[in-house]
Amino acid sequence: MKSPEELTDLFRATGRKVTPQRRRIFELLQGDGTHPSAEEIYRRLSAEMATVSLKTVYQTLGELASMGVILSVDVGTRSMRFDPNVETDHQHLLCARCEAVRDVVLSVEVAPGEVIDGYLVMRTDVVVKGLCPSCQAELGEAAARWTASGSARSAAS
Amino acid sequence: MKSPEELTDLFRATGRKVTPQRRRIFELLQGDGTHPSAEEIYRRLSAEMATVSLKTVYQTLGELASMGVILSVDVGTRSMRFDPNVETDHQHLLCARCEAVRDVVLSVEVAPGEVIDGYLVMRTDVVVKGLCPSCQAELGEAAARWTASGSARSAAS
DNA sequence: CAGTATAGTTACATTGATTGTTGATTACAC
DNA sequence: GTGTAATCAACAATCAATGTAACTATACTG
Ligand SMILES: [Mn+2]
Ligand SMILES: [Mn+2]
Ligand SMILES: [Zn+2]
Ligand SMILES: [Zn+2]
Repeated sequence: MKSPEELTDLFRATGRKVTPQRRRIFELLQGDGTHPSAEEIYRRLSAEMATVSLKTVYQTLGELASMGVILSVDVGTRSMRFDPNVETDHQHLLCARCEAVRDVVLSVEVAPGEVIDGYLVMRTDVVVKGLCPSCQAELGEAAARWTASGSARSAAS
Repeated sequence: MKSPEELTDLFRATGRKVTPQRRRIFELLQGDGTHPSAEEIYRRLSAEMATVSLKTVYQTLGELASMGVILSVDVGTRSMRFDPNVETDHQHLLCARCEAVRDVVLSVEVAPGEVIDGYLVMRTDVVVKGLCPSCQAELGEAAARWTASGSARSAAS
């Protein structure tokens, strides 16, 4: 992701103002690999700025996403997750238990521009659903059972 | 998917009743490769049975899904899509314009049971987003531009 | 065939993430 | 400094999906 300084310039250059809350959001996103939700950003931000509104967070994240500075990622949890990693083409690991999301680089066999089964491909998104290390540890014995039968019923994303 | 007859037996064997609306839902799903939403099933069904309620459709689809007879698939459109194809392990093509969903068989490089990056894998879902043949035809010239810039901004599923 | 448990219907209400609205207040940027 | 944006607060609205409740209808069993 661009640095907070670059973003400041970019925002001003495009007629947007850089407020303290926006600057803090830039900083919070910097190098964050946890794919936070809007609510999570809000939670972290309101720890420091008691008066921020959730609305402002949504607005700023939406703006960043529409500028291509961050990605909004849908991994099938009900809420969108935001991803500052726009440099590296990657896919996602999702923990089925705690909903932690982590980057993973996988070679995808379908590239944009290709035609497959008549479809002109734009992008391919892969979500690998499993149990993160800490959830495996917490479940111990039961982890294997979880992955086998567990809540692995629904398909896709 | 199991045949309507098999489903009838299965329902009765598990203490469920087989009503005309349920039987029709079984039949509508049979061999349907379009991955209809609950609303779509409801639309089709109410064309024949004026009094069906959406509630009943949701209920029956939910029951079928929890019995493993069909899959409920989340491809990132806001609504769940239902899939009678539980026999073949497969992935999905999604049209970014009309939201048509089609099966596609892709070899996935991450198998359940494997551990990748510390995650114990349960399942891998791939959604290939692109333009379906008819949308390409309708867009003509503009199709290529659509896939390039178009609404390809958000990631995953 | 009749009794009973199950399902369907209708009409709401609710959930949860997100977006929209309004109006008043604050403060960034030139 | 001035004007334009952004923020805030307090709501309302969305949309898919689920829940509730009361009543009716009917599928299955014996
Ligand atoms: Mn990522
Ligand atoms: Mn399918
Ligand atoms: Zn976890
Ligand atoms: Zn299409």
